[in-house]
Order: sequence, then structure tokens, then C-alpha cells
Amino acid sequence: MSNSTLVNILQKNKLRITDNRISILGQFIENEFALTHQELELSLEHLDRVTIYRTLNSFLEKGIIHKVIDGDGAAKFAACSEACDEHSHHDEHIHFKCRKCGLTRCIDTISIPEIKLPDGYKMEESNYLVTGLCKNC
Amino acid sequence: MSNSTLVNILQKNKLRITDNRISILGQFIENEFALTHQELELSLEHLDRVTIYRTLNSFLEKGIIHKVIDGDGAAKFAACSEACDEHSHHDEHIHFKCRKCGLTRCIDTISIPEIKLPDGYKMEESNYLVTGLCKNC
DNA sequence: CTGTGTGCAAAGGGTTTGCAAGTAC
DNA sequence: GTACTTGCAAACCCTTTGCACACAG
Repeated sequence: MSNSTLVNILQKNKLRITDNRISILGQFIENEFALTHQELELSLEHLDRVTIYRTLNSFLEKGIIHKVIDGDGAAKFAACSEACDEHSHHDEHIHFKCRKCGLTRCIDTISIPEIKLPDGYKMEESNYLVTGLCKNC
Repeated sequence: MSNSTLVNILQKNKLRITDNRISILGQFIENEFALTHQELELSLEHLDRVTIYRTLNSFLEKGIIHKVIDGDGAAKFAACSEACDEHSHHDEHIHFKCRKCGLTRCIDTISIPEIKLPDGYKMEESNYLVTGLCKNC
């Protein structure tokens, strides 16, 4: 992942270019798994805990990353598809969490099957999480 | 909900009959929404925080309640269907969380649509969460 | 009586907030 | 220069653990 690609993403989303944001964004682009705050903190040692939280929130607001709901205590995040932006998310794929290695990944190739809600309910977002064993475990 | 029904449930699951358990179990049976620890603590004022946590864990292990994954910070729990026990859960229904009132409920009438995972992945459990507006909001 | 359940105190993680100093533009 | 970003300290919330006492069976 070249540095200028990361800069482009930040510019496109009207975020100031800082070393911290480049580093954190780089982690998401390089990584095929959803990342926790803690994992980011470990791989980016000199970075302040709070700065990471705030950067994650900025990225979330801009649609650069999305929150992955996997039932663990700590929140996980993964890079969004190109189609996402500040106004709408298009991350309608399933997530798979491995019970053994604990890693959660986006399965971009499988979209969430639609359902029909009972009358009176209005769907806005959906999350489909599968737990089991991944190909490495 | 009669008291003896609650006692029966506890007995069937080989849990000792205590006032605390009766009260907590009663909340689940009466309530159509998934409950957080905090909500239980508020409605059962004299009950110790830790006791509630431990009771929830006992009920979880016995298959009396199941965890509802809705992406909120705090865990939510709801009563299981009759078919659940210590050894296997059968809560393959979707959950609906209202963005406005914050309540999450089980939609027992809609089961989770099946999907086919890529080769190498083994499914064990699945969660389907819908967010939106409920019939009251 | 014996093993389980309860309450209290304390500790352990994750996350947010306030504020002053630093930096992108 | 101005507004946004960062780092540090502190606070807040959720959850678990240890231990002594109480209680169901």
C-alpha cells in the first residue's frame, strides 16, 4: 500500500493529513481482519490510546471504516468498500468470526439475504454474523 | 406469570430456588424485550449488581436465556424458546433493534435465512440483527 | 451438614471527556 | 493565524474475581 493512496483517501474525505491517520488507515488497508482498538494500539506502539479512539470515530463518520458487530466485548472495525461515504454505508456483506482464533473477517462475496419484517417495522440496516471455524483452524 | 411456573423452570434446570432467581427469571418471562443488566438492576432495586451478573451467567449456561448481540456496549439477554437446554440452543430467529427507542426484541416468527459459506469455513451459529424503526416509533 | 448462592469490596478492561499544547493548511 | 489534532490525566461504565457469610436441599 503506497503512502499516496492513503493520503488520497484522507483528502477525499476532507481529513487533515497527519502521521497518525496515515498509520492507522494503513493498518486497515493492509489487514484482511477486523481490528480492535487494542490490536491497533499494539501494532502502533507510540500512539496514544485516546488518539486511536478519536481517529476511529472520525473514520467511522466519514465512512472509511465500519463497525463489525461480533458480540465480543471490544468493538471491531474494518475498512469499508469504495462505495461507502459520509452519507451512506454499503457494507451489506456477512461477517465471519472464528471461535478458535478469534479473528473476524468480512466475507465480501456473500451479501446478506433479505427478509420481510412484520408490518410496522422499518428496516434501515442489517448485520449477519456467522460464528464457527475458519479455513485456518 | 405464576410463581410456580418460574419454580418449575428452575427445578427443571437443576438450579436452587431462591428469591433472586425467581425475580430475575420473572423479568424475562414478562418482558418482550431483550434486557440489559442495568435494566434488571433498576427494576429489582434491592438486588446486588454482582448477583445479577452471576444469575445471568447461570441462566445462560442452562439455556434459559440467550445473549442478544445488538452492537450496543452492554450485553442484552432474552428468554429462550422452550426448545433450548444446557446442551443446545435453538434461537435461530432474527433480532430487531429500534434506533429511536433503543429496544431490541426477538422476532420469533422470522428465522434466519441460510447462506452458503466459502469452502473451508464451518458454520456453527448465526446472528441476524436488523436495525431500524419499530412499530411504536 | 454440605455445597451452592449472596453481598460487599476491589480490581480489571473498554471508552469518553476536559484541557492545554502542537500542528496542518 | 485559525481551526483541527494530539497527548495526558482523569473519569465513567460494564464486568469479573476473592472472600466471608447466609441459605437451600
